[in-house]
Amino acid sequence: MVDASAPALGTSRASPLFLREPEIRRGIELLYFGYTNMIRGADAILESRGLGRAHHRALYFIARQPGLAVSDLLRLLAITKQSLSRVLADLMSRGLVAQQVGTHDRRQRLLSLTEAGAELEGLLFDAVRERMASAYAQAGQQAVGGFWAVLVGLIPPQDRPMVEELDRRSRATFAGG
Amino acid sequence: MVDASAPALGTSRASPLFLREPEIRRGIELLYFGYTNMIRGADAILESRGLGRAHHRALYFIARQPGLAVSDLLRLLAITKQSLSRVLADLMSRGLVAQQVGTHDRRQRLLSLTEAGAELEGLLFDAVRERMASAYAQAGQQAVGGFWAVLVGLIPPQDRPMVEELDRRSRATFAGG
DNA sequence: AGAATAGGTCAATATGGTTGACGCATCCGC
DNA sequence: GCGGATGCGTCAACCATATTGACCTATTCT
Repeated sequence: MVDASAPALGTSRASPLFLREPEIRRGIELLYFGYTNMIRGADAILESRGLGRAHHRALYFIARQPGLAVSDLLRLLAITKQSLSRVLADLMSRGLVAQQVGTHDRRQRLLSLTEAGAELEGLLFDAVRERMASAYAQAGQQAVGGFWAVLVGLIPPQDRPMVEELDRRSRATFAGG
Repeated sequence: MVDASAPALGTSRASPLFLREPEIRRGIELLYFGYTNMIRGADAILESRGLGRAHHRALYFIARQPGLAVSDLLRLLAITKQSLSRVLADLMSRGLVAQQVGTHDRRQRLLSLTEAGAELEGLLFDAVRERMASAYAQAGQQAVGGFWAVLVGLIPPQDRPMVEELDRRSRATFAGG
């Protein structure tokens, strides 16, 4: 049983203060509330279209990596293909997402947004961006670096290349294109 | 439609670099993956007990604010009472959570963990703490401050007192008790 | 040729959320 | 003290999103 007045389990007496239980709990709670409020930003738009958060996640990553294969999207979302297939079928039947047979590997189905899909994703992104930009601006540039650093540390090392790849592409786009 | 090569919508030419689209998208993605991986830490324990994440959230906040009323928990979780009642009924039937009639207001049901509930919450907390502490340690103390600052900025101002109250209590406990 | 891979689909099930409508006990203001 | 408001519980129907397991086709790799 955990006694809140005792040193946290697994931390030695020499642990820095910022690794003690109140600081850990604060991180857990802020991450929970921060994440929750970030995604709430797009809910009204989704609801007006009869879509859910699962559709949003798919739209987001397809927008982020146009031409990605279904298997890539499955790795990003970490769900089963049966679960994704329903979402993807919805999005395609509404003309928001298009498929194209892979060039190198004709078994692949490369996903991209249609014009209507890009428009919707833009609306959804704006809603989320508004909140994130406000949080960034309130906290300041240096805080943003710390925000990223802690979150990267939460991602299992083997998954980091996948996440960093998203970023690498967008920076190339914005710098060069 | 959103053109990734144009300045982001809603940002003026004078916006700081850290508010531009790639930086915003990086924040969205790291928050998504960071949150996801944090909560995954407890899933194995929950599954072995036949509980879900909703039970975990309830246990967490009851552990954090022993004696809180059902309405307080509803505000923290931001779900309907019908949804919470199923979870709470589960936890009480398993002897993990106990209710006590409110002292000042006898309509209230004040929630607390039983000994078994506290033991389970301790196990779950340890699983999550392990990941959070590792992320903190990798990023460093200064980064943790930035992490908190951005996340606080994501929480609507009217909800911040609720979140800060959680923290205030635990710091009092650790400092004085 | 045969195994492995990418993708799709059918079916059953679980979790956790919603709205809406009630009922009961208790508290508060007049 | 009465009446409305509040705190909590509950029944019912429904919805969104996830799961496991089985099986299929097309394509690629060895």
